[in-house]
Amino acid sequence: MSERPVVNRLDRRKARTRAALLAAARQLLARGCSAEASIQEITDLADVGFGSFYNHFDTKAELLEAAVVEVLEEHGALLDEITADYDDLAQVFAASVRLTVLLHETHPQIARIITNAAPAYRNAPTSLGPRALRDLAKAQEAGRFDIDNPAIALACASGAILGVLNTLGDDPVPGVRHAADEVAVNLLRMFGLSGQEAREIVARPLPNPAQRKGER
Amino acid sequence: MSERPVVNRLDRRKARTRAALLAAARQLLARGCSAEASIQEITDLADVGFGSFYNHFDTKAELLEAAVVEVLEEHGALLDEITADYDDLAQVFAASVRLTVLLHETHPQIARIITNAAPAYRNAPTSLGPRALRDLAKAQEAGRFDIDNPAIALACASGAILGVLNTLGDDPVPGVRHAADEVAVNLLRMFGLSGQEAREIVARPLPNPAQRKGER
DNA sequence: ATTATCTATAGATCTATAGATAATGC
DNA sequence: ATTATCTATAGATCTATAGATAATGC
Repeated sequence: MSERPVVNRLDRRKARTRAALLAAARQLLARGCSAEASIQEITDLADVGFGSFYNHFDTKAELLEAAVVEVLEEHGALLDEITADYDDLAQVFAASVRLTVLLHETHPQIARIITNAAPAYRNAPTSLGPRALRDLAKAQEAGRFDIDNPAIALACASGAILGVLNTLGDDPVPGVRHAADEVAVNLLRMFGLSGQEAREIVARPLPNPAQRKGER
Repeated sequence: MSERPVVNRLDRRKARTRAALLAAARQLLARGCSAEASIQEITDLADVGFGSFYNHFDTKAELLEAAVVEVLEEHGALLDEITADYDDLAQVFAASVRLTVLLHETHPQIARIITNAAPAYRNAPTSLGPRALRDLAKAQEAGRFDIDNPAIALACASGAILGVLNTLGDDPVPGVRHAADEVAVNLLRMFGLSGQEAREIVARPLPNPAQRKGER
């Protein structure tokens, strides 16, 4: 089989339409009215002909799930990238927690999508969960965290983060930095670290999350 | 104004119809398909004439919210009742956490409603949140818990519980007792107790939650 | 006589598709 | 010639209401 040029102008046009639909889905997911919106409203928002929808997705649910998966994948990749250099597993975890809560300030749309939609798509095939589970299990094996069942630990940690993003609400609020640090300290203590050590780890500087890649 | 007999047979019939609608809404909420169901399907499930719906609720969303509020209120009242006699605030908290996770086993429908619907109705006027906030603030003031911001603490704790109920899934699983205890230990540690003390508190016996009142 | 429930239906969506149009490939 | 997009519409819902029926109050 000869290696054809896989991407031509037609493919790019198709990709643009698909991206426009996904961007519209993100807007609706962030607003929390994704379930009520009709396909007509979605294509209007995407500035795309109504029928084009069916060139890319069979149902509205399929589009919405794809958008959520995309968001979660992006965030997971970002966390992996940022924490790749840390060798303290507790610091990897603390940074991930802080960066995720900080989404409320740095990437409000993503934060709203995560709070509005992530629970409903908890069984969607995204690797954010497996990534976090892997990190927790590693910290457990290394004796860094006092964890009984990693799956329960993951559920507690992810739930706490979601809960805090929920509480922060849809509008900008002051003190998000502090809230993010507080959650991280709480979760480190939950996993057996002393308050003193937890605060020390959380006091370490973070890279600037505004430099997230692939942002438009 | 003379005190008329407020409840006659007509009122009771009306109440039965309303209760049937709310019970149907609970079923749909527990199944997680509440948003997709039509009013026709709801009234069929409730074994009630289609038009009767509008005698009680203006919109589907109104019915669903009423059902969720009812469930959360019931559970909050149960927790208050069971923990009324405890004088250790940490024990009050631990018992509340354990009983809520145990819903998965003792009251599966309520557990499913809480995991499926509670996030979406987080701004609904229910007093479960305020109750928990009150208890956390009390424990903070008494110096029993090491809490910075009670609102953040509540978000972490409630989120962790929801996360674990999510993880347990929709089917019966063994080891729910153990999971409930583990979450409680985790949250007590999160609020500054030592692992040893946390385990001791969680080892204390619970009343039988199967004796929940108002069960049909 | 009053009130709630039930049945039937008009009108308003909303989805999925067919066929026309426009853009690109070769 | 091929492929994707767009427009228009048929058919399938779904909601809200009007009017008939049944139950209860007095």
